[in-house]
Amino acid sequence: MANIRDVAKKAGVGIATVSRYINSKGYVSKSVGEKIQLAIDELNYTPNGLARAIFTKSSNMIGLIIPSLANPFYPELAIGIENRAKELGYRIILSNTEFLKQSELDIIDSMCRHRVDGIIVANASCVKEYINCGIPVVSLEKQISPDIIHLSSDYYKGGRIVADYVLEKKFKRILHIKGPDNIESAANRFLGFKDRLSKFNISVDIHEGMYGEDVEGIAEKLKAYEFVFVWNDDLAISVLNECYYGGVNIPKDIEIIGYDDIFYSRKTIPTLTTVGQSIAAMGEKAVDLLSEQIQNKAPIEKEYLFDVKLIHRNSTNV
Amino acid sequence: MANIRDVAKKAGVGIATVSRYINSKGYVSKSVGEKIQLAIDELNYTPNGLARAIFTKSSNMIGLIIPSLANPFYPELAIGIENRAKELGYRIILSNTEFLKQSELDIIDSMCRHRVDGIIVANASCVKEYINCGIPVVSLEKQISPDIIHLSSDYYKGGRIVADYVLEKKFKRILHIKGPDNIESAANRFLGFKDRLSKFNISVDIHEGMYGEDVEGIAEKLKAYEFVFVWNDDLAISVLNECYYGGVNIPKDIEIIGYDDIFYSRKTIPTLTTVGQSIAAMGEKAVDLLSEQIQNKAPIEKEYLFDVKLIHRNSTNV
DNA sequence: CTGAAAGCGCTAACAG
DNA sequence: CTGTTAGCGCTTTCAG
Repeated sequence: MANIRDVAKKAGVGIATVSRYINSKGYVSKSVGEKIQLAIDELNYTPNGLARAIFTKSSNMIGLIIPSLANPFYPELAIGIENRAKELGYRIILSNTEFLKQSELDIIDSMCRHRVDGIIVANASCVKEYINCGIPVVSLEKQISPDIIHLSSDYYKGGRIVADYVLEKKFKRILHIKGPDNIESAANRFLGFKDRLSKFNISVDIHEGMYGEDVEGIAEKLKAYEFVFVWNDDLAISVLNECYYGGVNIPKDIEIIGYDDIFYSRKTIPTLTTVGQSIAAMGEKAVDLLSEQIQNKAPIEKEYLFDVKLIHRNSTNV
Repeated sequence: MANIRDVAKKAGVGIATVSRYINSKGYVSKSVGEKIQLAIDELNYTPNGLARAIFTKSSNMIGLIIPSLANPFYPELAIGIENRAKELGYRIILSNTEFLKQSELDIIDSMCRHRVDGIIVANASCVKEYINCGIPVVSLEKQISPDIIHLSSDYYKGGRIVADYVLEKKFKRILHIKGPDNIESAANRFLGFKDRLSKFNISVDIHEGMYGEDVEGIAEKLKAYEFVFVWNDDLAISVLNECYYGGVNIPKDIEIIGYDDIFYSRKTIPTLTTVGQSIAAMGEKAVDLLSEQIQNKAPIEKEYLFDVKLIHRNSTNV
């Protein structure tokens, strides 16, 4: 692969001139410019961004760390992030941790080595590694430290508005299918839900340990309830399916509300009532904030809570 | 950020020794090693992978170009790719083209500049840019050139086995909801379907121009048919929903078959009969083949057709 | 306007 | 075993 020296030689000019020409920096006379372009074309030359990065100390790459690609929430987030990043001239390095801490550690290390300009992490489980890595970090869904910018949907409020709905409908037999304890965002949505209901002395049963695909038997259990709040849409969609085949009619027998407003929650049968905010918008904002940090225009505000609302669809009776 | 020279100075050793220590290459005495490690820790030193890459001519990054993240097929593909890449020590740079050729052009250019070791592209629309970029490429879903390794599911056969099912059930009023013409893989699945049915003088109506979300009105149209083959699962899932709310019962009024076997096709109501193969396995194989090329163990075989099968679920009556 | 030269952080001969 | 040295490909003063 040709380098800048080859181009310079072929064009019969100095290496610095080629550099100036490529980067449209400083003056290069028209005639010299043409000669250089010719040489570039003939040699099929592409500037080496790594060499450039090593000098400018800017790789134009953003690391994106997410726990999983299997829950569509994260691809949707990635859409917002990637699009905005592209607009700002950044490239995305994507890695998923599979919710494994060791994996996250490795990824952080690798990204630091690759000298990404900044990192966006969703549902982080590491802490000090982000604090000490020496590059700007924006955290989604979880507050890592007071110094690290953090955006998330208002989980607590999200839980609360579901509770409000429950109160309005005067449900008594209520179940919450709970997310993993170590996921802060999951815990918070439950907290908001429970706190609110407690105020009115309404108790909630909890179904634990069912986070992913395996929803077998849940239909049977649901027969005892009027309402179920599932910690995320991805799981709620599985529950919907299980109910259908388990002879539980939604929303007649039991109403169900999810959380996230992922794309498919609009396409389920029945369509899924859920707590949502614009996932993509959050991703975009994350990139903006990261970009500001990278340029040392560090925003003073470190906490960004995105408002949520209950999106009524057909898994509840309005 | 500290560099290797800082470490060497602090440890009171030579720069090469540090390099050897970091990369566990060549001999470094235990005592010297300890001193170096100490310096590394104190300085919070991370080796600069870019500088390393520029020398070794290997960035350990693989570019992944997909048309979209919105169709879950691609995230599922990315899962397989990312996991295998991680095992082999590669990092993924992900970009989606939004099906825009110009976007794809920009991405290729950017990835070349970043000196990725290789590119995996799904549903490519560029051709010569891949041929001329001078780095290994593996193409998914589309044959770019005879020289570029190409993996895809056997679309033609996929279409054929759907046709076989239609023949078996003796359907007469048949609709195909067709993908975009410029997507080869979409065209092929239809071709296999149509060719087979033609042999038995069975004709197929085609619904064109409905590729994405907007399925409004399709339920009404479907009332005239016994069977519909939808070009991919993502769209089929929308159709399912539209039928439900449009008063068309599946599979009683009309049977429906999709293509891809994405994750959610197992969770729809009814669950979706579809043509599938292991998406993740295809992604993994792509990485393996790319990796071999990167190491100049270029595989002789350039074409990899993945077998498909009809996965019977409840959107058809077995 | 243009080019020579120094240096970014790292690796790998090659002598000691 | 270890350090010196010469690059890798690029950018950027700084004289011409």
